Amino acid sequence: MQCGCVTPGLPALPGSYWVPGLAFPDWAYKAESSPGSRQIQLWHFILELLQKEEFRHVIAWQQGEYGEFVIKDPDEVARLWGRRKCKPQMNYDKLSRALRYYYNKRILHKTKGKRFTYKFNFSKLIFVNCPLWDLRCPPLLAGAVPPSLPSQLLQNALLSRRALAEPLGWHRGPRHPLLPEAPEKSRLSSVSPPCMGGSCCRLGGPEEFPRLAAFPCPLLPPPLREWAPFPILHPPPHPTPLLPPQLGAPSPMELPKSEPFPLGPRCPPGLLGGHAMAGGGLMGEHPGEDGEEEEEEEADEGQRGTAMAQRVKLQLEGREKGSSRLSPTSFTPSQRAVPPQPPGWPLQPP
DNA sequence: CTCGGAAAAG
DNA sequence: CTTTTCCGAG
Repeated sequence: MQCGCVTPGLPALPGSYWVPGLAFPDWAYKAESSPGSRQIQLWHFILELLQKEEFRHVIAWQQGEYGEFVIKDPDEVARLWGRRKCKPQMNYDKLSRALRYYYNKRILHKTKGKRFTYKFNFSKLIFVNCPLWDLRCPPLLAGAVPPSLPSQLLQNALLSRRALAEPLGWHRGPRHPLLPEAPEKSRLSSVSPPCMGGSCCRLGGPEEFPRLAAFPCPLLPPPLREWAPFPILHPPPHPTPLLPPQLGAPSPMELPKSEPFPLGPRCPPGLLGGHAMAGGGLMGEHPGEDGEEEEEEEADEGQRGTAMAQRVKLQLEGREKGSSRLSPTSFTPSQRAVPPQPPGWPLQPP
Protein backbone atom coordinates (compact mmCIF):
# COMPACT_ATOMS: atom_id res chain seq x y z
CA MET A 1 0.00 0.00 0.00
CA GLN A 2 2.51 2.39 0.65
CA CYS A 3 4.85 1.89 -2.00
CA GLY A 4 3.10 0.37 -4.73
CA CYS A 5 5.77 -2.06 -5.14
CA VAL A 6 3.47 -4.84 -4.81
CA THR A 7 2.66 -6.62 -7.82
CA PRO A 8 0.13 -9.07 -8.67
CA GLY A 9 1.07 -12.52 -8.13
CA LEU A 10 3.04 -11.54 -5.23
CA PRO A 11 1.78 -12.41 -1.98
CA ALA A 12 0.95 -9.25 -0.42
CA LEU A 13 -1.23 -8.79 2.43
CA PRO A 14 -4.35 -7.17 1.68
CA GLY A 15 -4.89 -5.23 4.58
CA SER A 16 -4.94 -6.78 7.66
CA TYR A 17 -5.44 -10.22 7.62
CA TRP A 18 -6.34 -12.87 5.32
CA VAL A 19 -4.27 -13.34 2.41
CA PRO A 20 -5.62 -14.90 -0.60
CA GLY A 21 -4.54 -18.34 -0.80
CA LEU A 22 -2.86 -18.07 2.37
CA ALA A 23 -3.90 -19.90 5.22
CA PHE A 24 -2.57 -17.93 7.99
CA PRO A 25 -4.81 -16.04 10.18
CA ASP A 26 -4.19 -12.52 10.83
CA TRP A 27 -2.39 -13.16 13.96
CA ALA A 28 0.14 -14.98 12.05
CA TYR A 29 1.01 -11.85 10.35
CA LYS A 30 0.91 -9.68 13.24
CA ALA A 31 3.53 -11.62 14.78
CA GLU A 32 5.22 -10.83 17.80
CA SER A 33 5.08 -7.82 19.66
CA SER A 34 3.81 -5.42 17.35
CA PRO A 35 2.31 -2.51 18.89
CA GLY A 36 1.21 -1.09 15.79
CA SER A 37 1.23 -2.86 12.65
CA ARG A 38 4.52 -3.86 11.68
CA GLN A 39 5.94 -4.63 8.38
CA ILE A 40 5.91 -8.09 7.19
CA GLN A 41 8.75 -10.11 8.39
CA LEU A 42 10.87 -12.18 6.25
CA TRP A 43 9.89 -15.45 7.70
CA HIS A 44 6.29 -14.60 7.16
CA PHE A 45 7.01 -13.87 3.66
CA ILE A 46 8.83 -17.10 3.21
CA LEU A 47 5.89 -18.87 4.65
CA GLU A 48 3.63 -17.15 2.25
CA LEU A 49 5.67 -18.21 -0.62
CA LEU A 50 5.83 -21.72 0.60
CA GLN A 51 2.16 -21.73 0.80
CA LYS A 52 1.47 -20.92 -2.73
CA GLU A 53 1.83 -23.17 -5.56
CA GLU A 54 2.75 -20.41 -7.80
CA PHE A 55 6.03 -20.17 -6.11
CA ARG A 56 6.80 -23.72 -5.99
CA HIS A 57 9.48 -23.42 -8.45
CA VAL A 58 11.11 -20.81 -6.47
CA ILE A 59 10.85 -22.11 -3.02
CA ALA A 60 9.28 -25.24 -1.67
CA TRP A 61 9.10 -27.47 1.30
CA GLN A 62 11.63 -30.13 1.34
CA GLN A 63 10.25 -33.47 1.79
CA GLY A 64 11.55 -35.51 4.48
CA GLU A 65 12.06 -32.90 7.03
CA TYR A 66 9.53 -31.04 8.94
CA GLY A 67 9.66 -27.48 8.21
CA GLU A 68 12.55 -27.69 5.91
CA PHE A 69 12.40 -25.77 2.74
CA VAL A 70 14.60 -25.15 -0.19
CA ILE A 71 15.05 -21.99 -2.04
CA LYS A 72 15.25 -23.18 -5.53
CA ASP A 73 15.73 -19.86 -7.07
CA PRO A 74 17.47 -17.57 -4.68
CA ASP A 75 17.51 -14.67 -6.97
CA GLU A 76 13.85 -14.87 -7.54
CA VAL A 77 13.05 -15.15 -3.90
CA ALA A 78 15.22 -12.20 -3.24
CA ARG A 79 13.52 -10.31 -5.96
CA LEU A 80 10.16 -11.07 -4.57
CA TRP A 81 11.22 -10.09 -1.14
CA GLY A 82 12.72 -6.92 -2.44
CA ARG A 83 9.54 -6.19 -4.14
CA ARG A 84 7.56 -6.73 -1.07
CA LYS A 85 9.76 -4.49 0.92
CA CYS A 86 10.36 -2.09 -1.82
CA LYS A 87 13.99 -2.77 -1.84
CA PRO A 88 14.93 -3.21 -5.39
CA GLN A 89 18.48 -3.79 -4.48
CA MET A 90 17.68 -6.86 -2.54
CA ASN A 91 19.58 -9.92 -3.44
CA TYR A 92 20.08 -13.31 -2.01
CA ASP A 93 23.16 -12.29 -0.19
CA LYS A 94 21.22 -9.77 1.79
CA LEU A 95 18.20 -11.85 2.17
CA SER A 96 20.24 -14.69 3.47
CA ARG A 97 21.83 -12.40 5.98
CA ALA A 98 18.43 -11.63 7.29
CA LEU A 99 17.70 -15.28 7.39
CA ARG A 100 20.84 -15.82 9.37
CA TYR A 101 19.65 -13.48 11.97
CA TYR A 102 16.93 -15.93 12.59
CA TYR A 103 19.35 -18.50 13.74
CA ASN A 104 19.83 -16.93 17.04
CA LYS A 105 16.23 -16.26 17.37
CA ARG A 106 15.65 -19.84 16.68
CA ILE A 107 13.10 -19.21 14.11
CA LEU A 108 15.16 -20.86 11.52
CA HIS A 109 18.26 -22.86 11.23
CA LYS A 110 20.34 -23.93 8.37
CA THR A 111 20.37 -27.39 7.06
CA LYS A 112 23.97 -27.90 6.61
CA GLY A 113 25.21 -29.46 3.57
CA LYS A 114 22.23 -28.55 1.55
CA ARG A 115 22.37 -25.45 -0.41
CA PHE A 116 19.71 -22.93 0.08
CA THR A 117 18.01 -25.16 2.49
CA TYR A 118 16.71 -23.91 5.79
CA LYS A 119 14.43 -25.25 8.34
CA PHE A 120 11.76 -23.58 10.34
CA ASN A 121 11.38 -24.09 13.96
CA PHE A 122 7.69 -24.12 14.11
CA SER A 123 7.45 -24.36 17.73
CA LYS A 124 9.06 -21.11 17.94
CA LEU A 125 7.03 -19.55 15.31
CA ILE A 126 3.95 -20.60 16.84
CA PHE A 127 4.74 -19.02 20.01
CA VAL A 128 5.74 -15.98 18.40
CA ASN A 129 2.63 -15.72 16.51
CA CYS A 130 0.08 -17.15 18.55
CA PRO A 131 0.37 -16.49 22.06
CA LEU A 132 -1.79 -19.02 23.28
CA TRP A 133 -2.36 -17.63 26.53
CA ASP A 134 -5.86 -17.37 25.83
CA LEU A 135 -6.94 -18.13 22.56
CA ARG A 136 -8.04 -20.84 20.51
CA CYS A 137 -6.95 -21.22 17.16
CA PRO A 138 -8.62 -23.03 14.53
CA PRO A 139 -7.08 -25.97 13.11
CA LEU A 140 -4.87 -25.75 10.39
CA LEU A 141 -5.22 -26.03 6.93
CA ALA A 142 -3.19 -27.86 4.67
CA GLY A 143 -0.93 -26.14 2.51
CA ALA A 144 0.46 -23.86 4.90
CA VAL A 145 1.87 -26.49 6.87
CA PRO A 146 4.94 -28.16 5.92
CA PRO A 147 4.86 -31.57 4.71
CA SER A 148 4.74 -33.22 7.78
CA LEU A 149 3.95 -31.04 10.51
CA PRO A 150 3.64 -33.29 13.29
CA SER A 151 0.12 -33.80 13.87
CA GLN A 152 0.82 -34.19 17.34
CA LEU A 153 1.74 -30.76 17.32
CA LEU A 154 -1.60 -29.89 16.32
CA GLN A 155 -3.18 -31.78 18.88
CA ASN A 156 -1.06 -30.48 21.41
CA ALA A 157 -1.84 -27.25 20.20
CA LEU A 158 -5.38 -27.65 20.69
CA LEU A 159 -5.14 -28.79 24.06
CA SER A 160 -2.40 -26.94 25.24
CA ARG A 161 -3.82 -23.88 24.24
CA ARG A 162 -6.52 -24.47 26.57
CA ALA A 163 -4.38 -25.67 29.18
CA LEU A 164 -2.25 -22.76 29.13
CA ALA A 165 -4.84 -20.41 28.72
CA GLU A 166 -5.32 -19.28 32.06
CA PRO A 167 -2.13 -18.30 33.37
CA LEU A 168 -1.33 -15.08 34.43
CA GLY A 169 -2.18 -12.30 32.45
CA TRP A 170 0.53 -11.50 30.30
CA HIS A 171 1.36 -8.09 30.75
CA ARG A 172 2.30 -5.96 28.07
CA GLY A 173 5.60 -7.03 28.86
CA PRO A 174 6.73 -9.24 26.37
CA ARG A 175 8.17 -12.48 26.70
CA HIS A 176 6.63 -15.18 28.42
CA PRO A 177 7.63 -18.23 29.91
CA LEU A 178 7.87 -21.10 27.82
CA LEU A 179 10.30 -19.71 25.61
CA PRO A 180 13.67 -20.95 25.85
CA GLU A 181 16.19 -18.47 26.13
CA ALA A 182 18.11 -17.54 23.31
CA PRO A 183 21.59 -16.70 23.50
CA GLU A 184 22.16 -13.55 25.05
CA LYS A 185 22.95 -12.09 21.92
CA SER A 186 19.54 -11.81 20.85
CA ARG A 187 16.63 -12.64 22.85
CA LEU A 188 13.61 -13.88 21.42
CA SER A 189 11.23 -11.78 20.19
CA SER A 190 8.90 -12.14 22.78
CA VAL A 191 5.47 -12.93 22.84
CA SER A 192 2.87 -10.51 22.65
CA PRO A 193 -0.39 -10.35 24.19
CA PRO A 194 -2.92 -12.57 22.92
CA CYS A 195 -4.40 -11.59 19.88
CA MET A 196 -6.63 -9.10 21.04
CA GLY A 197 -8.67 -8.47 18.28
CA GLY A 198 -7.48 -11.12 16.36
CA SER A 199 -9.55 -13.43 14.59
CA CYS A 200 -8.13 -16.34 16.17
CA CYS A 201 -8.66 -15.66 19.61
CA ARG A 202 -11.85 -16.08 20.97
CA LEU A 203 -13.85 -18.75 20.23
CA GLY A 204 -17.07 -18.52 20.89
CA GLY A 205 -19.50 -17.98 18.46
CA PRO A 206 -20.13 -19.87 15.52
CA GLU A 207 -19.10 -17.34 13.24
CA GLU A 208 -16.04 -17.10 14.93
CA PHE A 209 -13.71 -18.30 12.54
CA PRO A 210 -13.17 -15.87 10.05
CA ARG A 211 -11.14 -17.47 7.69
CA LEU A 212 -8.13 -18.96 8.26
CA ALA A 213 -6.18 -20.95 9.50
CA ALA A 214 -3.44 -22.64 8.84
CA PHE A 215 -1.19 -22.53 11.47
CA PRO A 216 -2.01 -24.14 14.54
CA CYS A 217 -1.02 -22.55 17.53
CA PRO A 218 0.47 -25.29 19.17
CA LEU A 219 2.54 -25.38 21.89
CA LEU A 220 3.86 -28.46 22.06
CA PRO A 221 4.29 -29.52 25.26
CA PRO A 222 4.45 -32.56 26.87
CA PRO A 223 3.74 -35.68 25.59
CA LEU A 224 0.40 -36.58 26.01
CA ARG A 225 -0.79 -39.89 26.16
CA GLU A 226 -4.36 -39.77 26.13
CA TRP A 227 -4.95 -38.36 22.92
CA ALA A 228 -1.94 -39.49 21.60
CA PRO A 229 -3.49 -41.11 18.86
CA PHE A 230 -5.02 -38.26 17.41
CA PRO A 231 -8.53 -38.69 17.05
CA ILE A 232 -9.26 -35.26 16.58
CA LEU A 233 -8.47 -34.71 13.12
CA HIS A 234 -10.00 -36.80 10.62
CA PRO A 235 -8.43 -37.61 7.47
CA PRO A 236 -9.49 -35.46 4.77
CA PRO A 237 -10.76 -36.65 1.59
CA HIS A 238 -7.78 -35.68 -0.27
CA PRO A 239 -4.30 -35.22 0.62
CA THR A 240 -3.00 -31.89 1.13
CA PRO A 241 -2.98 -29.77 -1.77
CA LEU A 242 0.37 -28.37 -1.77
CA LEU A 243 2.20 -30.57 0.37
CA PRO A 244 2.08 -34.14 0.29
CA PRO A 245 1.63 -35.67 3.48
CA GLN A 246 4.53 -37.40 4.47
CA LEU A 247 5.67 -38.34 7.59
CA GLY A 248 7.87 -40.57 8.86
CA ALA A 249 10.76 -38.97 7.67
CA PRO A 250 13.67 -39.89 9.56
CA SER A 251 15.35 -37.09 10.93
CA PRO A 252 18.88 -36.89 11.47
CA MET A 253 18.70 -33.86 13.44
CA GLU A 254 21.85 -32.31 13.55
CA LEU A 255 21.23 -29.97 16.15
CA PRO A 256 24.29 -29.16 17.89
CA LYS A 257 23.35 -27.29 20.87
CA SER A 258 20.02 -26.56 21.84
CA GLU A 259 18.00 -27.21 19.01
CA PRO A 260 14.52 -26.93 18.46
CA PHE A 261 13.23 -30.24 18.25
CA PRO A 262 14.20 -32.04 21.29
CA LEU A 263 11.52 -34.25 21.84
CA GLY A 264 8.13 -34.95 21.45
CA PRO A 265 5.86 -37.45 20.38
CA ARG A 266 5.20 -37.93 16.86
CA CYS A 267 2.26 -39.02 15.21
CA PRO A 268 1.57 -42.01 13.41
CA PRO A 269 1.21 -42.12 9.91
CA GLY A 270 -2.06 -41.73 8.79
CA LEU A 271 -3.14 -38.60 9.71
CA LEU A 272 -1.12 -36.01 9.51
CA GLY A 273 0.05 -34.01 7.17
CA GLY A 274 -1.59 -31.29 8.52
CA HIS A 275 -4.58 -31.25 6.76
CA ALA A 276 -7.43 -30.68 8.57
CA MET A 277 -9.46 -28.80 6.67
CA ALA A 278 -12.50 -29.54 5.38
CA GLY A 279 -13.15 -27.73 2.54
CA GLY A 280 -11.03 -29.71 0.64
CA GLY A 281 -10.00 -26.77 -0.58
CA LEU A 282 -7.18 -26.43 -2.41
CA MET A 283 -5.84 -23.32 -3.03
CA GLY A 284 -3.34 -22.54 -5.30
CA GLU A 285 -5.07 -22.71 -8.34
CA HIS A 286 -4.81 -19.31 -9.44
CA PRO A 287 -2.66 -18.29 -12.11
CA GLY A 288 -0.94 -15.78 -10.25
CA GLU A 289 -3.33 -13.54 -8.82
CA ASP A 290 -5.27 -13.50 -5.91
CA GLY A 291 -8.57 -14.61 -5.32
CA GLU A 292 -10.47 -15.11 -2.46
CA GLU A 293 -10.69 -18.37 -1.07
CA GLU A 294 -11.73 -19.26 2.19
CA GLU A 295 -11.48 -22.15 4.21
CA GLU A 296 -13.23 -23.13 7.14
CA GLU A 297 -12.76 -25.54 9.64
CA GLU A 298 -13.88 -26.43 12.79
CA ALA A 299 -11.97 -27.39 15.52
CA ASP A 300 -13.02 -29.14 18.34
CA GLU A 301 -11.22 -30.36 21.07
CA GLY A 302 -10.84 -29.47 24.12
CA GLN A 303 -12.03 -31.51 26.56
CA ARG A 304 -9.40 -33.23 28.16
CA GLY A 305 -6.26 -31.93 29.27
CA THR A 306 -6.79 -31.18 32.74
CA ALA A 307 -4.00 -32.64 34.47
CA MET A 308 -1.92 -31.51 31.84
CA ALA A 309 -3.13 -28.13 32.20
CA GLN A 310 -1.87 -28.00 35.60
CA ARG A 311 1.35 -29.14 34.58
CA VAL A 312 1.49 -26.66 32.00
CA LYS A 313 0.74 -24.05 34.39
CA LEU A 314 3.31 -25.07 36.67
CA GLN A 315 5.61 -25.11 33.99
CA LEU A 316 4.74 -21.75 33.05
CA GLU A 317 5.35 -20.39 36.33
CA GLY A 318 8.24 -22.40 37.15
CA ARG A 319 10.20 -21.94 34.12
CA GLU A 320 12.05 -18.92 33.94
CA LYS A 321 15.47 -18.51 33.79
CA GLY A 322 16.52 -21.04 35.99
CA SER A 323 15.37 -23.72 34.24
CA SER A 324 16.25 -24.11 31.27
CA ARG A 325 17.43 -25.10 28.32
CA LEU A 326 14.97 -26.95 26.78
CA SER A 327 12.16 -25.51 25.27
CA PRO A 328 8.95 -26.87 26.06
CA THR A 329 8.08 -26.33 22.70
CA SER A 330 9.88 -28.70 20.88
CA PHE A 331 9.05 -31.79 19.28
CA THR A 332 10.90 -34.47 17.82
CA PRO A 333 10.48 -35.68 14.55
CA SER A 334 11.57 -38.97 15.23
CA GLN A 335 9.17 -40.46 17.44
CA ARG A 336 6.12 -41.43 15.86
CA ALA A 337 4.31 -43.07 18.53
CA VAL A 338 3.52 -41.88 21.79
CA PRO A 339 4.74 -43.72 24.66
CA PRO A 340 2.34 -44.90 27.14
CA GLN A 341 3.81 -42.87 29.75
CA PRO A 342 5.14 -39.64 28.83
CA PRO A 343 8.50 -38.93 29.93
CA GLY A 344 8.61 -35.79 31.75
CA TRP A 345 8.36 -32.53 30.29
CA PRO A 346 11.13 -31.10 28.65
CA LEU A 347 11.61 -28.83 31.42
CA GLN A 348 13.22 -29.70 34.48
CA PRO A 349 11.68 -29.33 37.72
CA PRO A 350 13.12 -26.90 40.09
C1' DC B 1 28.00 -20.87 -0.47
C1' DT B 2 27.77 -19.76 4.32
C1' DC B 3 28.75 -17.25 8.49
C1' DG B 4 28.51 -13.33 11.38
C1' DG B 5 30.29 -8.49 12.81
C1' DA B 6 29.23 -3.73 12.20
C1' DA B 7 26.82 0.12 11.09
C1' DA B 8 22.74 2.22 9.61
C1' DA B 9 17.87 2.62 8.43
C1' DG B 10 12.98 2.84 9.41
C1' DC C 1 13.54 -4.32 17.06
C1' DT C 2 14.14 -6.27 12.37
C1' DT C 3 16.16 -5.79 8.21
C1' DT C 4 19.47 -3.73 4.87
C1' DT C 5 23.96 -3.11 3.40
C1' DC C 6 28.75 -4.08 3.22
C1' DC C 7 32.23 -7.10 3.96
C1' DG C 8 36.04 -10.23 5.48
C1' DA C 9 36.69 -15.09 6.52
C1' DG C 10 36.24 -20.08 5.92
